[in-house]
Amino acid sequence: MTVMESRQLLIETMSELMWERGYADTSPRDVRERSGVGQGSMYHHFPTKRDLAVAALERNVADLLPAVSELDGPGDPMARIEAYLMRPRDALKGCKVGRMTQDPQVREDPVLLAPVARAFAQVHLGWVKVLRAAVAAGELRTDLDPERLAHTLMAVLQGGYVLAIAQQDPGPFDAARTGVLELLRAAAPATTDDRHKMGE
Amino acid sequence: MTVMESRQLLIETMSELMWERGYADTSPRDVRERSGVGQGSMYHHFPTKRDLAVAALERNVADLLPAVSELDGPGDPMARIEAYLMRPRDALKGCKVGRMTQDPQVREDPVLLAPVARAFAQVHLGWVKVLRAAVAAGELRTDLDPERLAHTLMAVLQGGYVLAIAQQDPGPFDAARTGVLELLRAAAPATTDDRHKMGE
DNA sequence: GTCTATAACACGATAGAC
DNA sequence: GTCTATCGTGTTATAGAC
Repeated sequence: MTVMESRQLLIETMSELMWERGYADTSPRDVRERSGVGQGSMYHHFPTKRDLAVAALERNVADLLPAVSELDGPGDPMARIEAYLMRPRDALKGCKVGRMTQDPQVREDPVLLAPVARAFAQVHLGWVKVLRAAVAAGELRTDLDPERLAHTLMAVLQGGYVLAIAQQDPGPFDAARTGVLELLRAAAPATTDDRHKMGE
Repeated sequence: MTVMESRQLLIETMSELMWERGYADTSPRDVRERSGVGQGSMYHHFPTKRDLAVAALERNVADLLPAVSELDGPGDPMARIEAYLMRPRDALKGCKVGRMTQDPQVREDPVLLAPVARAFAQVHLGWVKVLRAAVAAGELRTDLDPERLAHTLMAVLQGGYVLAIAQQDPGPFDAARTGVLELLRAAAPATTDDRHKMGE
């Protein structure tokens, strides 16, 4: 049963290792040992470590996107925002895509960095849509800029991982995202009772 | 003139390299070549790469703290918040302390991670103080939790670096911090004119 | 404290048989 | 496609003279 061919097995293994240890610190040897695929096979499918990394990275990016599309789904915008923000995440493992930005060998290689940039652009777009919807639904003040806020919310998650890893405790990650959610709620427009006197 | 002894020169060089390239990806050879210090001297002062890294890390942490003490300084709390948040930073270089959390060899070594954890705890404390002061000064709603918000604000900066590096553009970093500042301002308590009818 | 020489091992890949 | 063997280089030191 070669349902799981070497090629796919290599990509999956490299994806895991890149999440756990990054690119630079993952050796072809590590991939061979965890996957059980031999040297010859490995270099047959992927001539260089970098080629394998590109495939693995593409896969990690793809893993992220289904959740993002939920941001732009049906239902109350503020509820979607909360659902995405509070979605269960392993704070101590970090983001499999965001992690790549800290690896000098990725950061300095446009080919490796490109999928990361594209992924983040897509996530940003998802955030912008739901934040615009929230403004339109009267759940967020109209003087808040959705484009900017989208970056803020992405940064809270990405930075939350950094705090959690530093303390080896998921607490700061949860505090950071809960905090920004409170802030969003506190930044709701004045209620109808308040607005009537403004003529709105 | 041995004003700058080998030992100090090594620490300074290692500090720079750890900011630029992290720990794992910086070799003793790199340090020797940039500093001009010879092999013998290097291993005389620091028996292992890890020993040098500890000294360099301690130094990088120390570099960060003066700015933090400004958070807890004199003046209007909201002004201090803005000043710290908006302080000039090289978004594409990232945080010399936060960066370490993404290096597997640091993350898995309690001795190397400890200075990072301590630094973040101190920064958090600085944020908590100024946020409490802002609440006390009536600049922030009393139902916002300063402990949580402190994590949120730290995360915005740490995550902002990730976004900026991903896009190779400081824009997202600035958007993220400007966005959270807008959010803080939008989360000010109702004005006196609004409050009178609520009986507060 | 600093020098040069050397060592043991891992990394990233290549060669050529099957 | 997969196997084993090999290669050149870099890493992280250690040894021992000065």
